[in-house]
Amino acid sequence: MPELPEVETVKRTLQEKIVGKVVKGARVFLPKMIKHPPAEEFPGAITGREILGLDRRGKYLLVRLTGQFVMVVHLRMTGRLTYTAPDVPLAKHTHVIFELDDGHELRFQDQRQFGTIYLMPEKELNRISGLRQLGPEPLAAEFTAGQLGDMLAGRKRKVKEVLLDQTFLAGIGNIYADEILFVAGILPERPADRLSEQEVQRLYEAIRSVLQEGINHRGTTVRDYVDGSGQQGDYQHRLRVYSREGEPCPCCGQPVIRIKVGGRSSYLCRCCQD
DNA sequence: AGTCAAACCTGGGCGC
DNA sequence: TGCGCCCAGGTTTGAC
Repeated sequence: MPELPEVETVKRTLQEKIVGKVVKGARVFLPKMIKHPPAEEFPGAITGREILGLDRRGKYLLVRLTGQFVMVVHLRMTGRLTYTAPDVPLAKHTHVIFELDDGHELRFQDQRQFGTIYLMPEKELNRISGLRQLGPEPLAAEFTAGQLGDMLAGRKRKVKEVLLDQTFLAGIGNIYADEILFVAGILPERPADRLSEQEVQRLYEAIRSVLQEGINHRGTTVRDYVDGSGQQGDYQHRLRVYSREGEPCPCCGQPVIRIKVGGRSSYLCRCCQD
Protein backbone atom coordinates (compact mmCIF):
# COMPACT_ATOMS: atom_id res chain seq x y z
CA MET A 1 0.00 0.00 0.00
CA PRO A 2 1.86 2.85 1.30
CA GLU A 3 4.27 5.01 -0.56
CA LEU A 4 5.41 8.47 0.44
CA PRO A 5 2.03 10.23 0.01
CA GLU A 6 0.18 7.54 1.98
CA VAL A 7 2.69 7.50 4.86
CA GLU A 8 2.63 11.30 4.91
CA THR A 9 -1.17 11.19 5.15
CA VAL A 10 -1.06 8.65 7.98
CA LYS A 11 1.42 10.90 9.75
CA ARG A 12 -0.78 13.97 9.39
CA THR A 13 -3.99 12.25 10.43
CA LEU A 14 -2.38 10.66 13.47
CA GLN A 15 -0.60 13.86 14.42
CA GLU A 16 -3.80 15.61 15.40
CA LYS A 17 -5.02 12.61 17.39
CA ILE A 18 -2.09 11.20 19.32
CA VAL A 19 0.49 13.92 19.95
CA GLY A 20 0.51 14.69 23.66
CA LYS A 21 -1.01 11.33 24.58
CA VAL A 22 0.76 8.90 26.91
CA VAL A 23 1.10 5.21 26.07
CA LYS A 24 -0.52 3.38 28.97
CA GLY A 25 0.18 -0.11 27.67
CA ALA A 26 0.83 -2.25 24.63
CA ARG A 27 -0.36 -5.70 23.63
CA VAL A 28 1.53 -7.72 21.05
CA PHE A 29 -0.41 -10.54 19.41
CA LEU A 30 2.13 -11.36 16.69
CA PRO A 31 5.64 -11.05 18.13
CA LYS A 32 7.48 -11.21 14.82
CA MET A 33 6.17 -7.77 13.87
CA ILE A 34 8.42 -6.30 16.59
CA LYS A 35 11.99 -6.18 15.28
CA HIS A 36 13.51 -4.43 18.29
CA PRO A 37 13.63 -4.81 21.25
CA PRO A 38 12.63 -8.47 21.77
CA ALA A 39 8.83 -8.55 21.57
CA GLU A 40 8.42 -9.55 25.22
CA GLU A 41 10.33 -6.44 26.30
CA PHE A 42 8.48 -4.11 23.94
CA PRO A 43 5.37 -3.29 26.04
CA GLY A 44 7.45 -2.47 29.10
CA ALA A 45 9.81 -0.34 27.03
CA ILE A 46 7.10 1.85 25.52
CA THR A 47 4.64 2.08 28.41
CA GLY A 48 4.66 5.41 30.21
CA ARG A 49 6.15 7.38 27.33
CA GLU A 50 4.41 10.42 25.94
CA ILE A 51 4.07 10.88 22.18
CA LEU A 52 5.90 14.10 21.35
CA GLY A 53 5.51 14.19 17.60
CA LEU A 54 5.45 12.32 14.32
CA ASP A 55 7.86 12.43 11.41
CA ARG A 56 8.27 10.64 8.11
CA ARG A 57 11.41 9.57 6.28
CA GLY A 58 10.68 7.91 2.94
CA LYS A 59 8.08 5.28 3.74
CA TYR A 60 9.06 5.10 7.42
CA LEU A 61 6.84 6.63 10.07
CA LEU A 62 8.71 7.91 13.13
CA VAL A 63 6.86 8.31 16.43
CA ARG A 64 8.93 10.49 18.76
CA LEU A 65 8.60 9.60 22.43
CA THR A 66 9.87 10.94 25.73
CA GLY A 67 13.28 9.75 26.89
CA GLN A 68 14.74 10.33 23.39
CA PHE A 69 13.07 7.17 22.16
CA VAL A 70 11.54 6.68 18.73
CA MET A 71 9.13 4.04 17.47
CA VAL A 72 9.75 3.35 13.80
CA VAL A 73 6.89 1.81 11.81
CA HIS A 74 7.06 0.54 8.24
CA LEU A 75 3.71 -0.51 6.76
CA ARG A 76 5.16 -2.40 3.77
CA MET A 77 2.29 -3.66 1.61
CA THR A 78 -0.79 -3.97 3.81
CA GLY A 79 0.02 -2.38 7.15
CA ARG A 80 -2.42 0.01 8.81
CA LEU A 81 -1.96 2.19 11.85
CA THR A 82 -5.21 3.68 13.10
CA TYR A 83 -6.47 5.71 16.03
CA THR A 84 -9.54 3.80 17.17
CA ALA A 85 -12.14 3.88 19.95
CA PRO A 86 -11.75 0.84 22.22
CA ASP A 87 -15.32 -0.37 21.67
CA VAL A 88 -14.73 -0.83 17.93
CA PRO A 89 -14.50 -4.58 17.28
CA LEU A 90 -11.01 -5.81 16.54
CA ALA A 91 -10.35 -6.02 12.82
CA LYS A 92 -8.82 -9.22 11.46
CA HIS A 93 -5.01 -9.21 11.41
CA THR A 94 -4.69 -6.78 14.31
CA HIS A 95 -1.21 -7.58 15.62
CA VAL A 96 -0.37 -4.80 18.09
CA ILE A 97 -2.54 -2.49 20.19
CA PHE A 98 -1.30 0.59 22.02
CA GLU A 99 -3.53 1.93 24.78
CA LEU A 100 -3.47 5.71 25.09
CA ASP A 101 -4.32 7.80 28.13
CA ASP A 102 -7.35 9.37 26.41
CA GLY A 103 -9.02 5.97 26.34
CA HIS A 104 -8.43 5.43 22.64
CA GLU A 105 -6.19 2.87 21.04
CA LEU A 106 -3.60 2.94 18.32
CA ARG A 107 -4.03 -0.31 16.39
CA PHE A 108 -1.55 -1.90 14.02
CA GLN A 109 -2.99 -4.40 11.57
CA ASP A 110 -1.31 -6.06 8.65
CA GLN A 111 -2.85 -8.79 6.55
CA ARG A 112 0.40 -9.92 4.97
CA GLN A 113 2.52 -9.54 8.09
CA PHE A 114 5.37 -7.82 6.25
CA GLY A 115 5.25 -4.65 8.32
CA THR A 116 7.90 -3.81 10.91
CA ILE A 117 8.00 -1.99 14.24
CA TYR A 118 11.14 -0.87 16.07
CA LEU A 119 11.53 0.96 19.35
CA MET A 120 14.94 2.39 20.14
CA PRO A 121 16.81 5.41 21.39
CA GLU A 122 16.99 8.14 18.78
CA LYS A 123 20.78 7.82 18.69
CA GLU A 124 20.52 4.20 17.58
CA LEU A 125 18.14 4.75 14.67
CA ASN A 126 20.98 4.24 12.23
CA ARG A 127 21.00 0.57 13.24
CA ILE A 128 17.96 0.21 10.98
CA SER A 129 19.72 -0.31 7.67
CA GLY A 130 16.78 0.56 5.43
CA LEU A 131 16.36 3.85 7.25
CA ARG A 132 20.07 4.61 7.38
CA GLN A 133 20.56 4.07 3.64
CA LEU A 134 17.60 6.15 2.45
CA GLY A 135 18.25 8.60 -0.36
CA PRO A 136 17.11 12.23 -0.31
CA GLU A 137 13.53 13.30 0.37
CA PRO A 138 12.09 14.15 -3.04
CA LEU A 139 9.85 16.92 -1.69
CA ALA A 140 12.55 18.61 0.39
CA ALA A 141 13.31 22.20 -0.63
CA GLU A 142 16.99 21.28 -0.97
CA PHE A 143 16.30 18.62 -3.58
CA THR A 144 16.87 20.18 -7.00
CA ALA A 145 16.76 19.15 -10.65
CA GLY A 146 20.50 19.64 -10.83
CA GLN A 147 20.97 17.22 -7.97
CA LEU A 148 18.71 14.67 -9.66
CA GLY A 149 20.79 14.98 -12.82
CA ASP A 150 23.99 14.36 -10.86
CA MET A 151 22.46 11.36 -9.13
CA LEU A 152 21.36 9.82 -12.44
CA ALA A 153 24.78 10.15 -14.03
CA GLY A 154 26.43 6.78 -14.50
CA ARG A 155 23.28 4.88 -13.50
CA LYS A 156 22.90 2.28 -16.19
CA ARG A 157 19.79 0.66 -14.78
CA LYS A 158 16.31 1.30 -16.07
CA VAL A 159 14.96 4.61 -14.89
CA LYS A 160 11.97 3.00 -13.18
CA GLU A 161 14.23 0.61 -11.24
CA VAL A 162 16.23 3.61 -10.09
CA LEU A 163 13.11 5.49 -8.98
CA LEU A 164 12.05 2.45 -6.95
CA ASP A 165 15.48 2.20 -5.28
CA GLN A 166 15.00 3.70 -1.81
CA THR A 167 18.72 4.41 -1.50
CA PHE A 168 18.44 6.59 -4.59
CA LEU A 169 15.34 8.59 -3.61
CA ALA A 170 13.18 7.96 -0.56
CA GLY A 171 9.52 7.12 -0.78
CA ILE A 172 8.58 6.33 -4.39
CA GLY A 173 6.85 2.98 -4.97
CA ASN A 174 5.26 1.17 -7.88
CA ILE A 175 2.14 3.33 -8.27
CA TYR A 176 3.81 6.72 -8.15
CA ALA A 177 6.78 5.59 -10.25
CA ASP A 178 4.42 4.77 -13.12
CA GLU A 179 2.46 8.00 -12.70
CA ILE A 180 5.64 10.08 -12.53
CA LEU A 181 7.10 8.50 -15.67
CA PHE A 182 3.85 9.01 -17.56
CA VAL A 183 3.67 12.68 -16.58
CA ALA A 184 7.33 13.09 -17.53
CA GLY A 185 6.72 11.33 -20.87
CA ILE A 186 9.55 8.85 -20.26
CA LEU A 187 9.43 5.09 -20.80
CA PRO A 188 10.26 3.09 -17.67
CA GLU A 189 12.85 0.91 -19.47
CA ARG A 190 15.04 3.85 -20.49
CA PRO A 191 18.54 3.66 -19.03
CA ALA A 192 18.67 6.27 -16.28
CA ASP A 193 21.91 7.85 -17.49
CA ARG A 194 20.64 8.41 -21.02
CA LEU A 195 17.99 10.98 -20.25
CA SER A 196 18.45 14.36 -21.89
CA GLU A 197 18.76 17.44 -19.75
CA GLN A 198 15.22 18.33 -20.72
CA GLU A 199 13.99 14.88 -19.71
CA VAL A 200 15.74 15.12 -16.35
CA GLN A 201 13.99 18.44 -15.81
CA ARG A 202 10.63 16.92 -16.71
CA LEU A 203 11.30 13.94 -14.47
CA TYR A 204 12.15 16.22 -11.58
CA GLU A 205 9.01 18.26 -12.01
CA ALA A 206 6.88 15.12 -12.33
CA ILE A 207 8.37 13.63 -9.14
CA ARG A 208 7.53 16.76 -7.20
CA SER A 209 4.08 17.39 -8.66
CA VAL A 210 2.78 13.81 -8.63
CA LEU A 211 3.89 13.13 -5.04
CA GLN A 212 2.42 16.44 -3.91
CA GLU A 213 -0.84 15.69 -5.73
CA GLY A 214 -0.96 12.32 -4.00
CA ILE A 215 -0.62 14.01 -0.62
CA ASN A 216 -3.19 16.66 -1.52
CA HIS A 217 -5.67 13.87 -2.28
CA ARG A 218 -4.82 11.95 0.90
CA GLY A 219 -3.12 9.05 -0.82
CA THR A 220 -4.15 6.22 -3.12
CA THR A 221 -6.39 3.37 -2.00
CA VAL A 222 -6.05 0.54 -4.49
CA ARG A 223 -6.87 -2.15 -2.00
CA ASP A 224 -5.98 -1.88 1.68
CA TYR A 225 -4.67 1.57 2.38
CA VAL A 226 -6.39 3.75 4.96
CA ASP A 227 -5.08 6.78 6.84
CA GLY A 228 -4.71 7.17 10.60
CA SER A 229 -8.45 7.66 11.03
CA GLY A 230 -9.36 4.65 8.92
CA GLN A 231 -10.31 6.72 5.86
CA GLN A 232 -9.49 5.77 2.30
CA GLY A 233 -7.53 8.07 0.01
CA ASP A 234 -8.87 9.75 -3.14
CA TYR A 235 -5.95 9.69 -5.52
CA GLN A 236 -6.94 6.34 -7.07
CA HIS A 237 -9.61 8.27 -9.00
CA ARG A 238 -6.94 10.48 -10.50
CA LEU A 239 -4.39 7.86 -11.51
CA ARG A 240 -3.48 8.31 -15.16
CA VAL A 241 -2.08 4.88 -16.00
CA TYR A 242 -1.49 2.71 -12.92
CA SER A 243 -3.86 -0.28 -12.87
CA ARG A 244 -5.55 1.06 -16.01
CA GLU A 245 -4.47 -1.60 -18.50
CA GLY A 246 -6.64 -1.39 -21.63
CA GLU A 247 -8.23 1.90 -20.67
CA PRO A 248 -7.63 4.93 -22.90
CA CYS A 249 -4.58 7.05 -22.20
CA PRO A 250 -5.85 10.35 -20.75
CA CYS A 251 -3.62 12.18 -23.19
CA CYS A 252 -3.95 10.41 -26.56
CA GLY A 253 -6.69 7.82 -26.07
CA GLN A 254 -4.54 4.84 -27.05
CA PRO A 255 -4.93 1.91 -24.66
CA VAL A 256 -2.68 1.85 -21.61
CA ILE A 257 -0.46 -1.24 -21.67
CA ARG A 258 1.10 -3.30 -18.90
CA ILE A 259 4.64 -4.68 -19.07
CA LYS A 260 7.15 -6.00 -16.53
CA VAL A 261 10.02 -3.76 -15.52
CA GLY A 262 12.35 -4.91 -12.80
CA GLY A 263 9.90 -7.66 -11.99
CA ARG A 264 7.09 -5.21 -11.28
CA SER A 265 3.93 -4.54 -13.25
CA SER A 266 4.34 -1.27 -15.09
CA TYR A 267 1.60 0.68 -16.81
CA LEU A 268 2.39 3.11 -19.61
CA CYS A 269 1.36 4.65 -22.91
CA ARG A 270 3.61 3.73 -25.86
CA CYS A 271 2.41 6.83 -27.66
CA CYS A 272 2.97 9.46 -24.97
CA GLN A 273 6.14 8.11 -23.38
CA ASP A 274 9.51 7.65 -25.03
C1' DA B 1 28.54 -4.73 -9.96
C1' DG B 2 24.32 -6.03 -12.02
C1' DT B 3 20.32 -8.87 -12.58
C1' DC B 4 17.04 -12.04 -11.30
C1' DA B 5 14.24 -14.95 -8.51
C1' DA B 6 12.76 -16.28 -4.17
C1' DA B 7 11.38 -15.35 0.31
C1' DC B 8 8.38 -13.32 3.78
C1' DC B 9 2.39 -13.84 4.16
C1' DT B 10 -2.79 -13.62 3.23
C1' DG B 11 -6.42 -13.19 0.21
C1' DG B 12 -8.87 -11.75 -4.16
C1' DG B 13 -9.87 -12.95 -8.81
C1' DC B 14 -9.86 -15.82 -12.69
C1' DG B 15 -10.17 -20.07 -15.67
C1' DC B 16 -11.55 -24.64 -15.66
C1' DT C 1 -18.13 -25.23 -5.07
C1' DG C 2 -13.40 -26.16 -5.44
C1' DC C 3 -8.71 -26.31 -7.16
C1' DG C 4 -4.80 -24.22 -9.03
C1' DC C 5 -2.73 -20.45 -10.64
C1' DC C 6 -1.47 -15.47 -10.89
C1' DC C 7 -1.67 -11.16 -8.83
C1' DA C 8 -0.87 -7.45 -5.07
C1' DG C 9 1.28 -0.70 -2.49
C1' DG C 10 7.81 -3.48 -0.21
C1' DT C 11 12.27 -4.97 0.99
C1' DT C 12 15.93 -8.28 1.83
C1' DT C 13 18.69 -12.14 0.61
C1' DG C 14 21.14 -15.28 -2.04
C1' DA C 15 22.34 -17.40 -6.44
C1' DC C 16 24.39 -16.78 -11.00
